[in-house]
Amino acid sequence: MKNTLKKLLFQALEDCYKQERLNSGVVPDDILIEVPANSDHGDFATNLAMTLAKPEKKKPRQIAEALVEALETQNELFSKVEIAGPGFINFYLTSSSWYTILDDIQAKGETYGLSDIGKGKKIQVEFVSANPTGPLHIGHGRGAATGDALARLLAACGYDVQREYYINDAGNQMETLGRSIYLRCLELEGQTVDFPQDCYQGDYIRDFAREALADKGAAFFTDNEEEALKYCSEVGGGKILKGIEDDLREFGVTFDRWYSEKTLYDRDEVRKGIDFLREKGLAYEKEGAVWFRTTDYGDDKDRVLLRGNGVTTYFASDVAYHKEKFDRGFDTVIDIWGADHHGYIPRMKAAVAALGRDKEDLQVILVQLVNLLRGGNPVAMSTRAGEFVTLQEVVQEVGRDACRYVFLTRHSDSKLDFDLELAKQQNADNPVYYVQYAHARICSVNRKAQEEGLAEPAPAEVDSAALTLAEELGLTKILAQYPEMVEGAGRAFEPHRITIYLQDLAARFHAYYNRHRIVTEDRAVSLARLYLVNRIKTVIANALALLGVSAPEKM
RNA sequence: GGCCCCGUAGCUCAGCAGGAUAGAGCAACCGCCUCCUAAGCGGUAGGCCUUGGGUUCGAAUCCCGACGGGGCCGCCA
Repeated sequence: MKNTLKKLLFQALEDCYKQERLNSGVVPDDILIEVPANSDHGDFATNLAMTLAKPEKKKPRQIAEALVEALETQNELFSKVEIAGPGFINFYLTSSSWYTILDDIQAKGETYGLSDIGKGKKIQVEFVSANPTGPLHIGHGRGAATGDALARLLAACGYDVQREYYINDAGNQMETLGRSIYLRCLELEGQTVDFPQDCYQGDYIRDFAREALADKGAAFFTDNEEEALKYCSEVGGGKILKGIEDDLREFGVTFDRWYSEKTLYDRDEVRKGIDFLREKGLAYEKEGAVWFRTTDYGDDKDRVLLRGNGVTTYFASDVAYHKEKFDRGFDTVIDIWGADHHGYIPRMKAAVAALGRDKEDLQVILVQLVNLLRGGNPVAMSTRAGEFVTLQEVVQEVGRDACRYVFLTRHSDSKLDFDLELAKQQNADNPVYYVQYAHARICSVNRKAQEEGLAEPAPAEVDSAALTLAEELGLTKILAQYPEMVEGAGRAFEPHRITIYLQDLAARFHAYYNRHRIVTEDRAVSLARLYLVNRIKTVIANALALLGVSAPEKM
């Protein structure tokens, strides 16, 4: 709808220049068309005349008049076009032109809202990527929901999306994990063990120790420390990773690829990455370590790649990893990180620039902390002490849909309060049920209609003139906005916009439903309303699908 | 000290790549089920968009500076 308006305006502008009603000859790259906040100002408005005021050296209203005169004769789309305020041009569309949207939705069905703004570009979303040293907690859940919804959103926008989980299975945290399990084994065997603070404290470590003892027997652990440590590290890490994968699957999140950091070392990619930087003169030695001159690319200080003790840093493998990502042909790489890693962005962008890419080819999305509450009171959480609420527990308690939805109600860059009691409530206070309920209600209306002998009508059976209510037109306008909303959310990498939209759509539907009957005595009205209401159903279902949330037929 | 995020109704937050009279939910108060699902709806009330400048026809939105809150600054991951 906006695009047709733009075309008409460009045409009108050209005509004005031809007729010399305007003479600056300035043609903007784009024309802003917006939906006015106040419906008295029409369905759409443009500020075109105001932006031309300066080059044209005329009053905005004067320019607007010229434009409108060039335009008005052309189309019966409009019921009215007027100039208002400082020089806005307001467009009022006829109801019947709005209602054509319903046929569009009906024809497209599940594909309504898809676009090709991504032009098939290869884009990777890397998310969660938690170390396999313990179960996922609630904070990872937010990253998972955000990354998953973003991947779905980008796919809907016509990108070729790949979702990836990076497994940090190479650093010394894996050794720490092994030692933690090993020590618990000894403890279970009755030895007195001084369990260090920097070991993993959680109960799950004891569980693994028990399993390990059962599998290998006590002697294996008491006789050969080195072998036992290796075993604990590898087997423990493997089990934890398996658990993470299971938890994520249960949460509705899957990956195209699980990428092991260790394989980068196995293929010597980390060393090659350092050499690459050396060859480009971007790495140097100082105080026994090898540094990457990230300050050349705007970082505050240079960063160590290879430590004095000969061990590479996490950053070094990250450079190699990102090099490898781009080598795989991605046009854009998105990393989703916890906000506490934000200080890492400049050096990572520096690495991307050093690889010869545009810094913008790497997009980092930060996900802020989640405050877990129960009935308004904070739930104590400390990873260090091993006391944390796992994602699995939360999903089991509140349900997958509610959990995902809550995570996606806020911009990822603002902190989120997650109240378990609230997320469990099955009423209007809980936005996910509010929206799902709208969908279920429509399904229920369909069942009722069927009982009355009314099948869901085909487009030809519908006379949109039977839709005479302001609510019906309002709802249709919101449905018409859906594709633009999806595009905007995709462009901004902001999946939370979908939940905001859904909230609005559901609210309008509930209000409509409450005031008016869909299935009435009047057959024409009933069919038209059924038709409208089922388009709402389609859009709700499509939007929920982008969030990975189900659209139930019954509740 | 340097950097990042946040500051909008009592509370939690939207505000769509600058627009006309700033929105929603919760909490508060008052109402609505012989009727397609009350997991719902209607109404009342609630604001100096932290603050001072700047950019412009026009700023909650963009820029600079204060103030307040949070976070990050390792040869850890």
